[in-house]
Amino acid sequence: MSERNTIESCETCTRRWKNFQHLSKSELQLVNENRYEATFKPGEIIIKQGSPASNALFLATGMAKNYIEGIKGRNFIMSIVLPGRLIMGPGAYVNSRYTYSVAAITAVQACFISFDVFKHLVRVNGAFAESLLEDISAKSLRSHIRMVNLAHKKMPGRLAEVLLYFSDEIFQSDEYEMILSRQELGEMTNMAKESVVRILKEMEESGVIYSDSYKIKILDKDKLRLISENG
Amino acid sequence: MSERNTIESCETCTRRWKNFQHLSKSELQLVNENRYEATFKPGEIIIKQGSPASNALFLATGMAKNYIEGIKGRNFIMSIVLPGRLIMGPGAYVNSRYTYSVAAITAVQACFISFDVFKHLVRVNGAFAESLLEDISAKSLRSHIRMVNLAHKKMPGRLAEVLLYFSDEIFQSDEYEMILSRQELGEMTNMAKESVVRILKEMEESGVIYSDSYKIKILDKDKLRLISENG
DNA sequence: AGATTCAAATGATATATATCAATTAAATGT
DNA sequence: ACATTTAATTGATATATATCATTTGAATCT
Repeated sequence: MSERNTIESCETCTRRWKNFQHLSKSELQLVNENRYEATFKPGEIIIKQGSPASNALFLATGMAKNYIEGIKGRNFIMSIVLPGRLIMGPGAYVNSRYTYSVAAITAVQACFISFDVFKHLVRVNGAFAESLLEDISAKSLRSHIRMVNLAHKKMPGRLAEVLLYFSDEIFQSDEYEMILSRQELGEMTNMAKESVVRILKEMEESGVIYSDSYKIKILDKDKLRLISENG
Repeated sequence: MSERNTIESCETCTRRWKNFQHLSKSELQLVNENRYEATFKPGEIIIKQGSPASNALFLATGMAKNYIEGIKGRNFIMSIVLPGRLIMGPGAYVNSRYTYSVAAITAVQACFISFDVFKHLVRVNGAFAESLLEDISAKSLRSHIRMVNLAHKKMPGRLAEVLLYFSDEIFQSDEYEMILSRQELGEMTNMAKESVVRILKEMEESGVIYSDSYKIKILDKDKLRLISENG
């Protein structure tokens, strides 16, 4: 975890959070002045659930997984974190504890920005407050959808949903590198890793996807959508 | 669904949302002027998932269930709505659609307040914006917890969790009226109604609770907590 | 290159839980 | 008060899914 800042400033950053557009020059400067940078190797924990929450997180480069440490050492992966996306758990406005963990999947360059700055900006800049509410609302909506998927779908539907998530929201491609292990895919879909293997195999045998340990190729997206929607 | 206003005004309402404390007299007046009242009988739908979302909802009296209409006609009950709690789905800031339904459990007197007023207040009143973020964050935290419970706990743990939710958050009592049917308890815990019956019976036989169709009495709360925590 | 570790894959089995069918009990209408 | 509908309960069975044990394969270390 290096300390050297390699990003010039928020003003010139091309991967900054899009909602910073609502800030004035001096407000953006304030953000930049309260910004801390660090790099992480694959597997390293960037945010640890339960620890005191004081900073929002942005990735400048790389990918991370956002997961809840649940019961009996089991994890539940909520989402994949990409550059430019805000990571600020509900803890910021509730109990000042991180309510989930974030771990690097690839090499990650991260920016931390103090909650205090965020909270200040919410109070003085209405457009910024609104844009933060929009961001949080979108995440909340996603989490509602995930909850129902989890509750109402059987394994093939849940796995299909996650394969589509990678295709549509993470890689914007029907062919992508599977950055999660079978174990982790299970932690995202609430199934045992062996079941992940078996259902991927079934999908491959029925011609819906190609898959090996490192790659997924969606061959019949309509059918995959059907599997996801029908549960 | 009557049109007559039976609540004088937000200024004098004793059951109003606590975050209205951050509003000035004139802002509160604005809220009151954009307030619409209606009453509902048990079972009636107050908010319908998918319909255009234009109002936040508050109950003045009564109880309601907040549920997502999921796959193949199955519902997932997210929470019980009480007077004084804000109901404003993520749709308000995302796609202007209600993302869940709300139905009256008992007779309900409801107030609707236009989203536009809320959004206006967020922009002009920083303290109000912050308090809204606090409210939404608390709900988001709860939904994270529910997600993990759902994913990691077996049936007894899930059911115990809901019995504790009623005791701790809805009735503040270890003895309460069971306002949900067995079917609905199943929709809240993601289990079949028959399984609800069976596990309630097991809990009764092991002396953890007393239960009949209308009443729950928690006899051994520590044990119930243990069941909930151990999944 | 061989040894070691770790993930993926496969098969056999156990378990949790849903579904189906039937019965009882309670609520509601006439 | 009786008939009708609806919910709760119970038991038997089917199914989805996890767990366990083992093998295969790939990556990493020395």
